[in-house]
Formats: sequence, structure tokens, C-alpha cells
Amino acid sequence: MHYWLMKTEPDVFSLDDLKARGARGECWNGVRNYQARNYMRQMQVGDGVLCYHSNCAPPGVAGVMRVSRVAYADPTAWDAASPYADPRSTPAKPLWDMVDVVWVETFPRYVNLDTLRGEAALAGMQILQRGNRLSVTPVSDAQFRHIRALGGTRA
DNA sequence: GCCAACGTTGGC
DNA sequence: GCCAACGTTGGC
Repeated sequence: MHYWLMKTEPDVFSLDDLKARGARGECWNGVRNYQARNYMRQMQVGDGVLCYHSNCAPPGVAGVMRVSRVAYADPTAWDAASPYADPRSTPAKPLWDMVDVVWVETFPRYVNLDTLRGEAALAGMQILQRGNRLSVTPVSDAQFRHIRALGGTRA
């Protein structure tokens, strides 16, 4: 069991949107960065994923998701009408992958970025490093538990 | 909307 | 394989 953090812009797709999908969950398409893709390829069904809301006020962790399907080809790459289209990727030779996730919990207390930065225990998180842009990053067991506690989730 | 930081591209 | 130019991310 490993833990991760994935960013999403809530105006485009929020944790509430994922909750509304219920047990079907949703595919996490549109990742177009090799390092982020490679992290997704390491994910296993059941892994915990922090849902980080970016490009909003305030940015922060809204809750937790769970991986429900391991990485598979992202078909939006060969959909010319998609904003994520990449003609280098084809059904025969997919370049980009996605995983499926389901909603697990929305934190009683939204954990905003200022709070994350104020926690010495979280100083090593990739998301907090200067200039970080990666949309999928690994999170340690301790960091995951710490953020859940900040979010007010009962054990 | 600004802009710093970063990844990617492509000319050489 | 270098590196300048470019596009994107994302906090502010």
C-alpha cells in the first residue's frame, strides 16, 4: 500500500465531482508529464491518494481518494477534439496512461496550503518544494496520516 | 493578470 | 548533446 497526492483544478474537476460519481469513480485522464505518468504506473488498487485542489483560492488538500484501477492507456490522447490530444499517442502505441479513482472522504476541515507549509513534519513533501509543478507525487505513510489528522478525519 | 520556475522542443 | 526559446503551471 502506497500513498500519493494528485492535483486537480476544482473548477474543472473537484473532489465533490468525484464523490458524485459514487462507486463508479472516474478516470484520471489528461496527465501529460512523464514523471507523473511513471508515478501513476506504480500505483496499485487500494492506494490512498490525497486530492489537492490547485489554481483556486485557497489551494489545499480537500480529502482522500482511492485507486480503483491500475494504469491503462488514456484515450483522450488520440481524441483530436480533446484538450489533452497528443498525436504521438495511438491506440496501437499509447504514450499516456491514466488510473481510475473513487472518492473516499472529504475532510471536515479543508487543509489549505498555508497550513501544510506550517507543519514541520511535512517539510519534505514534493508539493511544498520551490517551483514544484508535478501533478502526481508520492507521499509517505507518515505524511498521509498527518494530513488526514489535520483534515479532521477520525481514525 | 503577473511572473517565476520548470519541462519540452528543436536547431545546430 | 547543448541550450535558447517556448509553453505551461500554479501561487499570488
